[in-house]
Amino acid sequence: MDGREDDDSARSLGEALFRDILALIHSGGIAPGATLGEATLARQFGVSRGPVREAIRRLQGIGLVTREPFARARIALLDRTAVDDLFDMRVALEGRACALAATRMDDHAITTLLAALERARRRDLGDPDVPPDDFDFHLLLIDHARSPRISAALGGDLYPLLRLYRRWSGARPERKGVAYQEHWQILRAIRSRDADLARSLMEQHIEKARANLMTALDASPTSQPVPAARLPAAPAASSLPAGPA
Amino acid sequence: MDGREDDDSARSLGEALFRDILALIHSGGIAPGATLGEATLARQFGVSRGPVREAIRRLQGIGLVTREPFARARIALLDRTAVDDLFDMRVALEGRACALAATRMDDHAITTLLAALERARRRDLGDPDVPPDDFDFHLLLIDHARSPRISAALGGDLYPLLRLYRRWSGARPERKGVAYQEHWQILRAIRSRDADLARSLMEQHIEKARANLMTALDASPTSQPVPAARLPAAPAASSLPAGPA
DNA sequence: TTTGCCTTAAGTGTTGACAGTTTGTCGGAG
DNA sequence: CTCCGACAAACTGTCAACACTTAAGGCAAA
Repeated sequence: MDGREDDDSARSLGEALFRDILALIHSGGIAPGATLGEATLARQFGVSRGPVREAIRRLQGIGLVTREPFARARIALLDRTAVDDLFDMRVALEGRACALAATRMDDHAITTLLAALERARRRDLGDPDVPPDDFDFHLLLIDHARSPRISAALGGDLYPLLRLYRRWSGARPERKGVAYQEHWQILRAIRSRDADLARSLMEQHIEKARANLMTALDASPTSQPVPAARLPAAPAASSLPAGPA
Repeated sequence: MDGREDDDSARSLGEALFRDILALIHSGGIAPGATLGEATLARQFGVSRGPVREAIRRLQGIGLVTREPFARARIALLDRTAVDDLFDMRVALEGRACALAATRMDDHAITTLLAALERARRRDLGDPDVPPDDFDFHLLLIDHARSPRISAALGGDLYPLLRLYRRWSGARPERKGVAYQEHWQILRAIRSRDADLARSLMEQHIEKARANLMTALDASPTSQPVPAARLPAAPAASSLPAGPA
């Protein structure tokens, strides 16, 4: 079968492959811990090894793929340590983004977001299962923080991983109502321009999601006590010539 | 001249080229805003275009390079907006790392770090100029946070950029004494296991560094009002299928 | 039977070449 | 003199092939 799907929103094959491979892993086409070779993927997608190489490099950059110099790439196992690490980063980034949004959003944007949140809540709670959920509070809020770097790290790297983890550990729709309430509280803090409170609420909100995912991961059969993903480009402190003050 | 320098710590040419090009920019061999073509660099370093391509892709991942689908890569200009964005990310990451360190460091590590800090202070203040400064408080502290992802983002991506900005805007050795004092306060908060205080202190510390760099950038002749680096892989909120709750 | 070395195969790192796109330039029309 | 369009050069994206590394399997010796 040819898993190649044309996505014209990506101008280069490498970009498209990144999404395709991500989708392939997401759909369970590749199991966690499986080894993915460049030549194999190249044949499977009907392209050369060049673009595949770029896509894998980017997967490696996300931390989804473990790779040593000449060894073949393995997609990372998701143990508790990796999830913890992922959420540490997420708390840091989204907490800050939330505080920034409290400072930088104008009243009109807040009102609009509030209305959209309420609309989505009614729709989702109307038919609780199978919600399309294309309204994403977090992504929208991050956009309003107007920090390209944080947006890129979150939306481009962390969230695809999170979707993967949630997929593997199973979703929990019963938390949806609580999540809406927490989102509303965060937005209210932003409306009152209380950046510290907004950040604190967001951090707590994400901590709940972490605990949620943790318990789901414990109950999941795919959780395995395997060494976590080794991230690239994390030089030891002593190996760097100088650092910022 | 052949700028190629063998760095056997990198197993692949792409990795070595990443550092070499970074060093080349750092040393002023390439001016900000200059266009760097793959073929040119390949000839200059005596390798093929493949590794150069990988290195540029990684430079682009850091946000040091702007690139559109078929256009040639430009090294990003450093205007106020870019610095602001960089420091927003840094505050988020290092603040969290500091809080984590306050939780995860054991007493022995704290004592050791404290002693090393004092030792470095005496040495640096002994001869104020031309300090080797291979003791880096921030890097060490981040290591102690034991979060691979945050360490990678900070040590692998943000710090090289920061060094660049500092280089271009000029260092300010007179702040060194103050910095030591702030470092000491942060460590004291960690020793008393006050994660919130430690994070707050670290955030303030970094904010000072941001202000410092800003004024230096304003006075610097290289600061230019040019569109900042467009970061890769920051999809708009509406273009993503679903996000985390 | 077990241990060590050697052979072999798979896979990554790297290279040079080809195709499509963009950008700068030159000539001509208005 | 300015503006527009076509041509050409340069560059990026992609591909197929070669060189080198690693790991696994077999074979021989203890």
